[in-house]
Amino acid sequence: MGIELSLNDGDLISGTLDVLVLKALSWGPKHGYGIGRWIGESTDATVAVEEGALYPALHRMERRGWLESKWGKTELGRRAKFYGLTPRGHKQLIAQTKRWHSYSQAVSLLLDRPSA
Amino acid sequence: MGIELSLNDGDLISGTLDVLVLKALSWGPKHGYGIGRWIGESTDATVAVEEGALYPALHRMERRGWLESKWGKTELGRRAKFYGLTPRGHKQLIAQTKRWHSYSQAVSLLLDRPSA
DNA sequence: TTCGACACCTTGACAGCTTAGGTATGCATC
DNA sequence: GATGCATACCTAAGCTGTCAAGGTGTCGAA
Repeated sequence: MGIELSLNDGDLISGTLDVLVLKALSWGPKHGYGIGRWIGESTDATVAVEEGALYPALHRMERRGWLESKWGKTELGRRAKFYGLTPRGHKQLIAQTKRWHSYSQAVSLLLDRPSA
Repeated sequence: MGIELSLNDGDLISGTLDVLVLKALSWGPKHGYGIGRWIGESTDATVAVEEGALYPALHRMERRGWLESKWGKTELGRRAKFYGLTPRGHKQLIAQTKRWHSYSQAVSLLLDRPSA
């Protein structure tokens, strides 16, 4: 009765969250909760971001100087922390996007080969 | 003088190794060392598999019943452990390939949106 | 007043990768 | 015959990132 341990639908592929967050902010600041929603909606829930992954990621990226934050108010009048891209964050977005494309293309090509 | 911590070129994206190994074996058994070589060559070194990641992955996958192994000899006459896909491994290959495609497509679409 | 959505957060456990070692064999070269 | 390199296997420590599961507080609607 082995437990089937593998990647569940919706689960993140580790390491892809950062670039998604950076992209989310490339149109201007967003608050954390909204970033999570945005990623889920923009991928039709193919990518689901747990809050336990999201908030540490935001703090991490701020610590690295990719993001900066300030408290503000949402459209609904609620208190929220807004994150924006720093210049270094923008550079990261470029670099990680490039990296993602070459990596994912390489993997996809490989997986698309007819096997047998 | 901050250390630039991010994904280096060649580094694996965590969680993508399994499906690559499964694919490598979809044409028939290979030995561990050869699997690593094959992935590197097939992706023009875009994906580099460290041995410290590869061997634990093989053991893990065998433990899960996706692979089975037996000792044999390479073309060069060397002793090596050959891994082959089990039926469950084949099912995993199908499932994880599908998962990869939907995930990577979703991420790529998102990243391809013009930002600003 | 109770519930759900919004919005933030942390902690513990765990998986998987990197780095850095290690063993052993066979072949070629000095 | 020693030395080095490629082949071929392996492990351990340390780190990072994710998940699961909890928590706080506010607001509006029922």
